[in-house]
Amino acid sequence: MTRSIPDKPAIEGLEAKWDERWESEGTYRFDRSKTRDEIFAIDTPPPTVSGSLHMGSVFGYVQTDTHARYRRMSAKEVFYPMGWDDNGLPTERRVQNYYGVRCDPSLPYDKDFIPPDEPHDPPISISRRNFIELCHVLTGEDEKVFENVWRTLGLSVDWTQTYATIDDHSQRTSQRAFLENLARGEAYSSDAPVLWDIDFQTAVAQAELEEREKGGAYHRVAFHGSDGNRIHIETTRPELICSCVALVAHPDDERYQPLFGSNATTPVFGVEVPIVAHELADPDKGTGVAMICTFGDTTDVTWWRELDLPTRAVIQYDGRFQAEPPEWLQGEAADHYAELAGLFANQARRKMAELLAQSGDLEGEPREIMHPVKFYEKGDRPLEIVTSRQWYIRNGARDDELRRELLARGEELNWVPDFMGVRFKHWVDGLNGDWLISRQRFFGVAIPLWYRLDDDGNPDYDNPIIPDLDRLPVDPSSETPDGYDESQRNQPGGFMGDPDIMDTWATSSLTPQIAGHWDDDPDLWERVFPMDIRPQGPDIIRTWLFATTLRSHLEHDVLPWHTATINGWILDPDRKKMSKSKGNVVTPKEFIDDYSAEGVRYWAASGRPGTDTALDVQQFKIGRRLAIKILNASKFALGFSDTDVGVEAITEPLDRSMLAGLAGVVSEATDAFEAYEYTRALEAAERSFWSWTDDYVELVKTRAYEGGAESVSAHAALQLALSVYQRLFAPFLPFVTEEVWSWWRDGSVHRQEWPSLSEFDGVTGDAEILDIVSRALSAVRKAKSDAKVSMRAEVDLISVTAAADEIELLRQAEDDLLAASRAAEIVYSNGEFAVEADLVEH
RNA sequence: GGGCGUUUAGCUCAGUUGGCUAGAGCACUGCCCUUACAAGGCAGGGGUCGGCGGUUCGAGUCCGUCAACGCCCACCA
Repeated sequence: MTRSIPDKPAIEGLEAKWDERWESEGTYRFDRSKTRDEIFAIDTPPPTVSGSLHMGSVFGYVQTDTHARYRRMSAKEVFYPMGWDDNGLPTERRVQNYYGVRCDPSLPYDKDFIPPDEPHDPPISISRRNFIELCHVLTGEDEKVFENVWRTLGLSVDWTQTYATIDDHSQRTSQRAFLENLARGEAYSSDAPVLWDIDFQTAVAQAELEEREKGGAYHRVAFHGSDGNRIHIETTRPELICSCVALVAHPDDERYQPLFGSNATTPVFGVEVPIVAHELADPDKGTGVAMICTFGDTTDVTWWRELDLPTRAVIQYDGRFQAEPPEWLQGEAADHYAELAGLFANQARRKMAELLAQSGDLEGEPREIMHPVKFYEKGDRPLEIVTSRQWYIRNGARDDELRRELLARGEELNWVPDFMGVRFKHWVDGLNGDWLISRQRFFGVAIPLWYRLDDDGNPDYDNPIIPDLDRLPVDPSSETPDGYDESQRNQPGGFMGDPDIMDTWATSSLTPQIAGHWDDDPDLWERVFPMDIRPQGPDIIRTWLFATTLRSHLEHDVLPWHTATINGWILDPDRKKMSKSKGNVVTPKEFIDDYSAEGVRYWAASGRPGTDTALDVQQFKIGRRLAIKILNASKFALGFSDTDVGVEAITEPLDRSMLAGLAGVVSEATDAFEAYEYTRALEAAERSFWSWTDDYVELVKTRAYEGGAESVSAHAALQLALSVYQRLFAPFLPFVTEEVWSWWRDGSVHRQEWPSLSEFDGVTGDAEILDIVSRALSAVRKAKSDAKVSMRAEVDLISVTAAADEIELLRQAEDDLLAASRAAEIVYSNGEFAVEADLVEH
């Protein structure tokens, strides 16, 4: 083809130019006529679209993109979809703040509702349907912004394969998978104590917990034994004394053995509670006796369940102590309780300390401590434990065989890097309850069930009404089950819809099924599942990776992917993990604007899997400089002849030597990519490329200008090398490589074949020639540098001392060395390698 | 309290199965407008490989131990 090379190549504008071209030409469009063994399927993480992308996401996605591009060039059809995780609490919270609204499910739908331009203060109450509509509006806008960033960054995603975790297809997939779990007995509902966020007023799962160090205080409190003795406990939660159902000590604790079987009365309230024994009581903690409350912590739940204790709960879903005194508190006890009624736990704690002091049951002053307290990871106040009906999926926590199967899946999975596998093992080993998937929220996938109401209006939870699969997705709170009339909703003898939604992980754990269309396109499904890789961050091994493995194991009895690649953290320059709460997050957009997409990609690609990487703008600059170098070197190498020269013209020893070295680089880069070590592939290409431009290109420059067969050999060698370098860099620097490829080749570089050794057949020589000539050239340069003269300064004589075989190598490229050195003559002598240059005097 | 990872030049990082004077880029110093590239090129200085102790002819590389940093897990009395 005719070459068209700009006079002043620049990287500015390349992102927009090529993104548009790739889109219009369908460069990354998935060809579904390929079969499973020809396809490389990637289970991309759907980023949460509530707020802005940060560099941590860019880091991981670029690394994945280098894989995708390498595989696409290695004769694989790449299935590379992109999802948006838009359902769930982050979106709800963003909508509340963005518009100044709150959801009140009791309100009717207002079809004329128009959201305020500015956040409304105080928040406007709107119906659930209006609220959900706003969620859709806002996530739609966020998704456009996100797609734009990904495109600017050059992700080779097939943008026709996008999904959102709240769209109908995802909802249908999620509901169907849930119903399959239900049919097999893997999903069940239970009315039991759960960890509860009092602000969001929803249950949360074990995987969403985090512990934070909080200040607290040990209160030394006296209970009263049956013979009048005082039994001391230490507690950080004295406000729960009104919920106390027992005292507990270790069965081997001789101090308390005489008390087992007897009763004590609680201070202030005078409620009689048994003194019981259990191994979980730690003789070394506090006084060795603990009070069991319903419920202060998860240990309480264990004791309550295993010791078959009564329930005396006073904390409501909103976190406040219930208004009316509970039935087990009468008379004076009820009066004391009235002082706690309506308070939050922390307020009640102070009040209770006063009451204990008044009754003489508080020994000494509370002793302040720091201790870990469980929080919902997105929450602001400590979790409480309340009893409520929730849906669960079995995860092996209470089923040893399932746990063993899941551990075996973890062993079976190819972890990159391999040490990440232990995190999965630890998580599965440590599971202490089934997976709680129901949430008392609004914007999410509904639990697709109704319940029959008996004549008293009580729901029959054990025999839910299940929709036909072809009705999915279904919203039981607005749709009517078959055989019923809407007027029977919430009426005795009628039905009620399950009011809850599923947690976002219950849907995103199905990304392979969603992206691969398990539900509605079995032909596609067979071509892409199980997928090849799952790239993701280390923080969501316990959530996304585990849950996806679980769902796939239960539904398909197979691992969802062959390999999981786990990226590292982004650290700020002080080696602190970057996070929003620390306020050190910078958005990717400004980095791309300042340093180009290639610069940002270069930095991301230089972070190895599982290795924490500092955010360093110097790396962006280096990547940008490399991209510019590729432009200029390509311009030079293509400037000699307007047509391709066949490789049979490559006859000069130096040219063949260069190609021998380059063949080695191709091997190294290919091996590295096959082992998911994209960074090593980049480094190999980069190291080779810079020495190519600095040494080889300088050495052949004169010959290339001169004409003749030797000149044509250089042209052909430059072209072959350039073609190889452009493809080696294509996975990392997609815009600039596409640009330079377009100067002299048809089609996209990203659809070319990855360089192979067969391209070097018959054109390689002795790689050591270029090495030794480069060393000699470098020595001449040093002589000029020491003399503080221009590299163009002329040399009378180069005197080389070297071993006989080295001299033999040098002679084969003697003319090139003389030309690049601007030297008139060269003489050799045997000995230790040394080069002297006699400069022409001026 | 367990576990995983990291610790190599001022900075960011490579160092494959232990083997010649430990590497790269940036930063720093000096020189050079050289017709691909001055948002460049050439050359140079700079490190007791976290500490201690082992194995070995030989250790950045293996073993033990300690420390710092990061992360994950753990029943908040």
